Order: sequence, then C-alpha cells, then structure tokens
Amino acid sequence: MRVTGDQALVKKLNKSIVLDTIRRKGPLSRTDVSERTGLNKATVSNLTAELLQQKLVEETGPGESSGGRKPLMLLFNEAAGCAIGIELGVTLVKAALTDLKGGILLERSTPLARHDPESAFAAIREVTAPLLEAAPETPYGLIGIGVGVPGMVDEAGVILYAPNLGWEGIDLKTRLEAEFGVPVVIDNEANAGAAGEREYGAGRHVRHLVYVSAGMGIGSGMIIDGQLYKGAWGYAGETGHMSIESDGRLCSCGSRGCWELYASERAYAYAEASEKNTAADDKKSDAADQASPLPSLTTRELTARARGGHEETIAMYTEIGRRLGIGITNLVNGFNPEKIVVGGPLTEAKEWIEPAMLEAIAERALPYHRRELAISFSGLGSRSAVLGAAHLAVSQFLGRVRVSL
Amino acid sequence: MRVTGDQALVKKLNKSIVLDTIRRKGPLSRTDVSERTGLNKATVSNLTAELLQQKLVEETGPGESSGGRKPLMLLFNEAAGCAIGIELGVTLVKAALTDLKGGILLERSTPLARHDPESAFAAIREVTAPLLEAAPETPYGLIGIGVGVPGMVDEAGVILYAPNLGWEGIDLKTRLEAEFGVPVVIDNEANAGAAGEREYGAGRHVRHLVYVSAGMGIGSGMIIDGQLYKGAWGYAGETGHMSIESDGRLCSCGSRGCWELYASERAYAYAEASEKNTAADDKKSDAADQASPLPSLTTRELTARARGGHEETIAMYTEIGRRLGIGITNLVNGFNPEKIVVGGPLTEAKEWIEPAMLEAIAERALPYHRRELAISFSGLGSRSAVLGAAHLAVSQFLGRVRVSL
DNA sequence: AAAACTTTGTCTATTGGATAAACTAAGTCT
DNA sequence: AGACTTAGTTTATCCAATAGACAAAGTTTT
Repeated sequence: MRVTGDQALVKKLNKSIVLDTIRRKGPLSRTDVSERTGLNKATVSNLTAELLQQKLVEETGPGESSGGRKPLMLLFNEAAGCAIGIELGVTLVKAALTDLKGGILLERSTPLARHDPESAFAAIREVTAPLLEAAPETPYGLIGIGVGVPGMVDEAGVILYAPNLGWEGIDLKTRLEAEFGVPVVIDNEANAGAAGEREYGAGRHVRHLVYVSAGMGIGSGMIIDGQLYKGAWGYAGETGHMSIESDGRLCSCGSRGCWELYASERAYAYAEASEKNTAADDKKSDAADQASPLPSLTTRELTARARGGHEETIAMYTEIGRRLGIGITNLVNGFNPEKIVVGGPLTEAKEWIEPAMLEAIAERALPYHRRELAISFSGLGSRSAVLGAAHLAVSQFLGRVRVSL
Repeated sequence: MRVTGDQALVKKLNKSIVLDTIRRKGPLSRTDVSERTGLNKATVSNLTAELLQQKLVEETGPGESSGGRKPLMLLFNEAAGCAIGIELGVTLVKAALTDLKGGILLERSTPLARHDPESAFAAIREVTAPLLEAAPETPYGLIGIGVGVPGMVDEAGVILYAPNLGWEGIDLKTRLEAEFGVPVVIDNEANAGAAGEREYGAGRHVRHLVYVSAGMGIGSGMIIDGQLYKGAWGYAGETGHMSIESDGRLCSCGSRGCWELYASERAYAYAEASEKNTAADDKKSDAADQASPLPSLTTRELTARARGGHEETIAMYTEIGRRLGIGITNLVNGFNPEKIVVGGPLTEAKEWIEPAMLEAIAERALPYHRRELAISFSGLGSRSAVLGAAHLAVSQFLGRVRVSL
C-alpha cells in the first residue's frame, strides 16, 4: 500500500510504538517508555492518555521509587478483548479462545471425519460455539478470528489449494466473516505456527525466524524482520516440496525427492514398504512406484514402538532426523535466519529425531551459520498454530506501522 | 534502526517519494507528481523546489498542454553526481563509472593473478584510476563506490569468508573509504547482481526477485519487497550449498550434494573425470573422492566445443540445465518470488542450458507457482554486478524511507 | 478578437502533532 | 526541615501537510 507522510501517520506510528513497547516490556512508567522509545515525555503522556481511554492500556498503581516520585506503572490490558484461533487440521479441528496476550481462556477440538467444506464448516461451528459462549464481557468483545489451514492461501483469504483436504479455491474468509460478523484472517498452518512461536513461544524477540512444521507433510513459516513473509502471491514456505534427492521418490506434486517424503510422517510409508520387502531396493519397492503413498501407522503408534526399543523404528526416526537436518541446512544456508523452530506432530518423536537432526546440521551447514544459528523445538507444543492464528487476529486488530530508513 | 515519527520524518518520506516518482516515471509535471503520489500540489511544489536547489531534479521546459497552462516538466538529474561500481572477481576485477541512473560513462577491467588482499587492492586502484580521472565535474562529484565480492559480507562491510579468494575477515570497506574518501558499500556479488537486475535489467518493477548467479559456484541475491534481503547476519543467499542430493558429491563446505557441484562450472570437473573413466560410476571416480574439484576447462572453451556439436559437452550442459532447474524449483517453492533472473558466467552456455532448465522447472514446480512465475536470463549480461554495485552506492546516497501499515 | 473555460503552479490561513523547557507533584536522603 | 530526585503535566513554539483561493498561462468557443 502506498503511503505518504502526514501528521496522522506520525501519530499512528508513535502510538503503535508506545503500545508495542508497553505490550512487550511492560509494566513501564511513562518515563521508561519515553526513554526506551526516544519519544518526548509529553508525547508519551498524550498517547498513553488515549490508549488508557481506549482501554488498551491500564495503570496498575505506583511502582518502586528510585529516589524520587513513584512512577505510575502502565500495563497492556490483555482483557480489552478476546480472539479465537482455529487450526483446521486434516483429522482434527482445534480452537482456542484467548485474551489479547495469547492467554488461553478455553480450548475445544473435534475430529474431522469428512473433508468436504460443509463438514469442515460444521466442525468449526461446533468447536467455536462453546468458546463464543464462554467469551467474557470485554470492551471490544471478540475482536477477530484467525484460522490456520493445511494449504496455500492467497492475500484475500481464499484457500487456493489444500491437497490433503481436496480443496481448491474455497473462500473461507468471506464465509466465516458472514457467519461470525468479525474480521477473519486465514493463513497457512505453518505461517500461523511461525507467528505463534515468534510471539509466544520459542521465537520471542527473534527478527528472522523459520518455523518448520512437520506432520503429514512439511511446511515452513518464514518471519523476516518480524513480519510473516508470504512471497509474491502468498504461497511462500512450501518447503516440503524442496527436492533433496534430484531423482528420488516420486511425489504427488509431480516432482521427485521432495523433502517431505523423507522427513515427515510420509516417510513412514516407505519404511513400511521396505519392511515388507526387506531385500529390495527402495526404487524397486511398491511404495516407490506410487506417488506419495500414505502410511498406515500413526506417529502415536510408532513412538510407542520406539519407546519399546523397536530397532527398525528407531533407525527410521534417526533417518528422518537426518533428513530433517539436511533440509533445514538448506533453509539455513539460503535464508540465514537467526533461529529455526521445529514443530508439528512429528515432534512427538523428538527424542529419536533430534540427535540425528542436530548432527546433520552441524556437519553440513556453512560454518558461519553454524556458529550463530539457534535451533529449538516448538515452545508451544501442539498449540503453535492455534495461538498463532489467534495472534494474527490480534495483530490485525491492534495495527502496526513500521518505518525503515 | 529504531525510528519514531516527527515532522522531519514526514518530510524525508515525502521528499523521497517525490524524488523516486520523478526518477522512475519522469518527465512529470508537479501536478502529475501530485496526482500519482496523492500528495497535495503545494507539498509537491515545496519539495520540488528543494530538490531543484539540491540539483537532484531539473526543469526541462514546458510540456504539452492538455487544454490549459503548459506544465513545467521535471526530470531526475542523473548528472548530479557519479558512482563507481566494482566487481571483484576471482580472476578479473571490473569497474564502471556511472551516472546516477546507471548509465555507463567508462569501464575498465584488469585480470587478477594473485589473491592476496594487497594484489586485489592494487588491481582496484588500477581499474579505478582512469575512472576517477574521467569523472566529469558534477555538483556532488563521486558520491560513492559499490563493490561486489565473491563471498559473505557482514553488515559492517567486512568480508567474513571468501573461499575462492582465500580471504577471511578482511575489512574492505574501511580500507577503501580511507583510500578514496567517499562512502563505500560492500556486498556479495550475487546481491549486487540482484540489485543491478532489479534496478536496470530484467527485474525492473519486480517486488520479489531472486537472482541466481552461476559461475564457479552459485550464489543468489534475494530481493524482498524491493529490498535486498540479507538475513540475520548478512549471509543469506548461499544457495550454492543447498543440497540437492542428500548423499551426493562431497563439497568443500563439508556437506554433500551441494547444488553448485551439479549446476555451476564446478560440474565440469565431474564431467571431465567421468570422461576419463567412462565406465565407472560417479562415486567411484577420482573426482568424487575429492571435495569440490576444480575443472580444467573454461566455459569459453566448452561452449566452443558445444557449438562445434560435441555431444558429450552438449549432454553435460543439458544435465547442468536440468540441475539448475531443480535448484531453482526449490527456491521458487520456498520463496514464491515474482521472477527469477539467471545470470553469471555460466549463462554463456544459455543456448544448451535453457531448454533443460525450463523443462525441469515446468515439471517440478508446484502448479500455482508455475502459473505465475516469470523466468529470464540476465538483462545486463556480465554487467549485472558492476551496475548493481554502483546502484548500491547511488541508493545509499539518495536515501530511501519506507513505511508499511 | 473577446469571452469563457482549463490547467498549472503558488500563496495563505489553518490544522495538528512533536518538542523543549518550565512547572507541579510526590517521593527520598541527609 | 530542607535539599535533592524523579515522574508526569502544562505551555509556548515549531514545522510540515493541507484545502482552498488565487494568479499565470494556456486553449476553446462564440
């Protein structure tokens, strides 16, 4: 959006700076805010007065004196409204009611048996109904709904392509806005997860973050300079289809050697096939002839086996970890993020995956990256995407102005 | 850099908008600028008056009347100063003196025989001397020097690691600023190339661009939202070390299957090895035991062979093209750029590379990317990096303020 | 050729937000 | 009790953008 400068912009920018400072670093006095931001004390006072009136900020009483008058501490009022975050999974729809700081007030989930849009809408209604009912009386009420979906989403909130749901061109945003009467943000599940981890999880205060979500596929959410990067048309982050074997396993996307065939739950299918057919080479087994076969066992079942000491399963997870590390190294070398956060259902097997993954990265990443890169697993567990989706709604509600010189 | 809003910022922003509009869309009347930018006529008049005084803009006389008073046309004054762009290659140092619009006033180059820093400085002195002498009398004189180097550069302009030169931790910026007494910008060669293509070449008006530079290695310059993306510590874009064969050829970086071993001039070495040892598998040949062997033949020699109809060479280029396409697909799936521009010395073999490359991308990229993605070869030929480097200096000189809501 | 209209660019008064500095309020230290 | 500190507000000033009036310089109509 093209913007020119005027006083209104200045005010919006500074107000956003003040609110953000209080939100992230609070409780703070007006003087603290002035010193941290470089804004004049009077400016901070004026803007704070408006934020107080808007109920976005509260005075929580006097703080400690440092040899003079006691400061009046300011705190972000997370109870000024609430948001709903939804993760529309392939088998499960999860939703959480949160305050403006990502605190969970209530959670619900329901299995998703059928994948037609109407069944999904019904599931969404089902999980959100108790949340809507439980929503407390607040100045702003429900400020919006965020949804993370397993597919590519364009800038208008239309789900362009969600192979695991069999959806193409579903205008979820318009539909939900009509139904709930509040602003709705739709984004990819990995993007939502990235937003969640960056705001409330393992990626706090990180400017350049890549969140890798591994489940029945792999998706990445990339945060560049504190903002979700969505690419030219909103479908950045399809790293699951990065080829790590030029002439490897055939993928349903039409390509070969896609990362997710080796480092997501999809890899189980190939392990199953080679177990049935131990002597045979990968390329000769049934699985290899078929594009992206689906596994018959779940992560829950396989981690149970691994815990029981089943060697083949442990070896399989070691290999998945190694392949995860190989793909992550590719992302690191290309992107130079400050931190990588790994999340998604596959992380239940973290115990067996992590060592091999870290080893692969340590061996393969360029030395300068290796030295400064931080890697961790999700800090929010299975809630990354729901919390991130809720945050997307909050973030849109609060607004944000950014200037770069 | 943290910025708060005040009137000075507003003015800087609007002035930058006006200058940019005139620079890109000129000649324009004040009214045109007002309409295009949304700024008030009076504001445009005031800012224009300052730009005229600063000699950055010129009045070029009356334009066509459209039924009223004739407009006074405004044009960016590219002759207000000049810049020098330098490409420090492994075997060649190139430099160009340009005006503020990237017009080349004079070019020089000199071979680089030895790689120690002092030899490189001497070469830089040698190529720039005639340019400095030829620099015309202008209001601002030489406004700065930009340098593209084959390695990783941090934010302070220190060359952290340039394997092909054997450099580590060379503070080129400070050194050159002391020598020339003007601001110096140092960046990776691929980043400079990306800037050049985006400003003056095949990537004009593209918001999200990836420039792939293929020569003795592969590097990428990524432009996100019109700005070079440098990653957390400035070393984004090392895509040459993206693994496209998890357990493939051993690379000097310590990893395996790095893209540049298959799709840059380095691939020649493996072709040479397998020619000597036709029956042997890649993994058993000499070349495979050694990390990143260097080829004995140059692109010039090999393209001559290919032109002569030498089948093995043509097959090799076809394979290089296919591998280029595989890596580019990975970038496309992850980044979703609007356009990919391929440049660098390897593009001399475009004729044999391009079909296989395009075919691989068409087969392998996700359908939604495929549909909208534009791919082209460098529009500036071997001048991408020099012109880009010069532009980096110009861009820093002119300054730029950006606001996003 | 005069009158009416159009377009360009400047001038003027107004608005609104940031700021420095003075000031008031409310504490601590000796 | 008096001196000193720190927090937050008030006041006068500055400055850039803006709308709208206006002057300048053209074209079109009568």
